[in-house]
Amino acid sequence: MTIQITNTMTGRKELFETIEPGKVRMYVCGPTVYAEAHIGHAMSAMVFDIIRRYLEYQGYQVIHAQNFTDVDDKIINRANELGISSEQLAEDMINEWMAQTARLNIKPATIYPRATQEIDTIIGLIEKLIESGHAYHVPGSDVFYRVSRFENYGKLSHRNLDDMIAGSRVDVDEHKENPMDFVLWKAAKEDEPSWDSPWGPGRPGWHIECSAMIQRHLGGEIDIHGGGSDLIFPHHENEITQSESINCGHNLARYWVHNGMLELRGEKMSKSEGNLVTIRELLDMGGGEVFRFMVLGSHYRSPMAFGDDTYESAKRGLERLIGAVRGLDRREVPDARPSHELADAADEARQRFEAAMNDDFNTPVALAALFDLARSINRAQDEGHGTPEARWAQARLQDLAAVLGLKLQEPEPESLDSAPFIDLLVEVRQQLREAKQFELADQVRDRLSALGVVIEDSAEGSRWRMDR
RNA sequence: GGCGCCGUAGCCAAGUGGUAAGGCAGGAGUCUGCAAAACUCUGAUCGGCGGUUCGAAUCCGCCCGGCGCCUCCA
Repeated sequence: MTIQITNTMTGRKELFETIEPGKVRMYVCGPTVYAEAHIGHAMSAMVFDIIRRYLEYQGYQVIHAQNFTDVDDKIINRANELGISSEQLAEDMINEWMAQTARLNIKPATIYPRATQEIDTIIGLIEKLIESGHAYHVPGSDVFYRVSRFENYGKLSHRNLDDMIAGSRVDVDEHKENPMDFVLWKAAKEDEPSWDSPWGPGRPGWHIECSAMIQRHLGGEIDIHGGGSDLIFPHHENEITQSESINCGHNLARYWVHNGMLELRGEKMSKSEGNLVTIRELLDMGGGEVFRFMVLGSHYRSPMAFGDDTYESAKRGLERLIGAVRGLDRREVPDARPSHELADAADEARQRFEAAMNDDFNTPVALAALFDLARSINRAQDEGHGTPEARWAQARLQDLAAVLGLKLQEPEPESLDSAPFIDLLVEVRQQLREAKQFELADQVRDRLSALGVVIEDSAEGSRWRMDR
């Protein structure tokens, strides 16, 4: 069990070794809750859900923290627009996020810290930073981090201060000693939510909350710190700077893991640009698992394109996997491994699956192993091989898919109100077929098909399913 | 201007030195009353030009094209 992970810090794949044996402490940056989340957020959460599931599959105990940034300018502005408090807006958005991620089969994080619940820790951190000369308070203004005091500033994003200053900059706060200095504590304006602090009423800057949450909930150094690649700079860079300034030589995190951006029409999906598909829209079209399949289909570090064509293609691919385990009843699965070539195929698939996942979570290759196993199962069934072997292999396929968070289940027909009526129509059609009334039988099938009900005839009779 | 990523069959997408996984679509066939599903067969020399090497999609250089970050951002 040797897992390799690409570490943004070094830019290369590294052997994964946890600080504490068998235990992984993972912190993943969650959304700023000011508006409905889009599928780019879903993708990021899903990527780390998959990583977590695989680590757990490999026997690690994973402590997974995912934060909510629940106070910032955008939340305040949006709440004002809506005429509700920023607390209320954040609460609503968080509830929605929890419900939606659940429907996306994303395992709940172990802890969900929020910026507003870390104020004491945050203030404590800032005090330390000021004491040690890493930060300064400008009276009547904000508290800033003094970037020049951290000699390795830019080590994560691989850039240096001089290059960045050379870049075009706008709106530099004139209170700053250095344009790259960033806010730790933001003084409150009128009517803004605020907390008392040694520097007057205000609220935390964006980056400090993560440093505080990690320190308080996970300890000084964590194993994995994750998030979207757009967070590398400045957010994660600044987190490192703050935390390591007072971390007594410890690194903030061992492995920095970043997922690629989701693209729509060739451009990064983002709230501010307005080119987005919301998670709600995705779920409304029944695309939760299809989307997960799409995420699995490209490497987590690469950008992923979302579009009608890629969606349809993924949907068909997913249906193929679902088809391979169709009709599986776990109660019919033999306990013992059958001695049959299908069992060999299942073993081989598992080995390839693990090798792929060990290699920086190469999900496209892991999926390929599942597809090959699906083919073996289908072939064996076509050749009429005994069900015990097939059941056993199907169960193995379903188990591996589950490691990726794929359920591979069709919607329960019984849960449909219309199920009894569809059953009746299928039964009648069967009688028509037996009476060689094919024209009528086909008509029934066509009409049902138009309603999204797919009928498949076989030697054992007809079965139907909803076309998702 | 700086940093980084990417360009592989019609589409999506793995693959970092030894002659290209997988999926979708397409074509032919098997099965079927027909259809669907499934199965079998079927396709690329890897953006371009040079270089290193016995050998490169994989390493180096240049060029072309696309994207991300450098401001809030998963």
